[in-house]
Amino acid sequence: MPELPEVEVVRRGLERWVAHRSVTDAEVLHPRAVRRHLAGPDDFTQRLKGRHIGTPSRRGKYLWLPLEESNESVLAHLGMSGQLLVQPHEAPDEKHLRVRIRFADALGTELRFVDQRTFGGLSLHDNTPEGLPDVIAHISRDPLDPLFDEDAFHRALRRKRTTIKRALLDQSLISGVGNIYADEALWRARIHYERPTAGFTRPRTADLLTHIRDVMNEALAVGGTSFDSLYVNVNGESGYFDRSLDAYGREGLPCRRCGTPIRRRPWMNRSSYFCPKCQRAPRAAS
DNA sequence: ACCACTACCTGCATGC
DNA sequence: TGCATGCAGGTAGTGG
Repeated sequence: MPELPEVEVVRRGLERWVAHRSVTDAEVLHPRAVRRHLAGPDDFTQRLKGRHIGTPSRRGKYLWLPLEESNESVLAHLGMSGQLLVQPHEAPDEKHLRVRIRFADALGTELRFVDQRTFGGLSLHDNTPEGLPDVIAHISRDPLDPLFDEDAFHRALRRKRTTIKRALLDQSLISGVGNIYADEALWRARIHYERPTAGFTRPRTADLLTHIRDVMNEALAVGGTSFDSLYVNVNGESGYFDRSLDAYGREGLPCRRCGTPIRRRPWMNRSSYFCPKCQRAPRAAS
């Protein structure tokens, strides 16, 4: 379940192992993995040949490899189970290998996109004047971006007629937050996931953002969260933050603050984990 | 215009 | 043992 910290770990790996290499060949083993590339798999591979990779960038859960000497990028989204791996040529193909990219140098490694559930994918796009792939122009800056507009985020919360967890997962309001870090930040801020955003005060918004940034930075420091081993860095290694989770996946276990058993509630075809004592449900709307 | 819900996909755990 | 069901969940598109 790659969210911002996990994607950033991958971005850093690509910066170290893939940046400034030139592509000799790309191979699409499953067309669904490039479905966002509307011109099709053949166009994707043809246009990648001979191109030079720049410094990888990221916004929220999206990352992209700029192609030097042009205004295009290879956009990547890991979906729920996507992996970008730097592997030796001789490593056997992974069961769910979807795309392979080979390079011109003698380093002996290739870039592989592996994705069990194929919710993620790669695609090639023109950049906006800001250097962002055009198809993700609607994605908001993320809370670790120095240019994240905290005031605009607060005003958006006040304007919306929705609840806080929905808002946190709305990538056009704030990006990079998924189900795990939403539950973790709400637990830290002692806010129930169904609290309406319209009543948020400026201090409450600021406090929640501080907790979001804290939990993400702590996860980043230990290589991200690997809840079910599907998430790995470019070298195939798992992170350790799952050991530090306070709410997510802890149904029935004591809240680390007050000892009350953590509850799980079905929510939007997934789950919300929360402490029923620390995170009081809002009064039902009349 | 805004908000909420669902399809998409596969592997694993669980229940009968 | 084998089959069915539920669950994991980010995003874009649809329906209200």
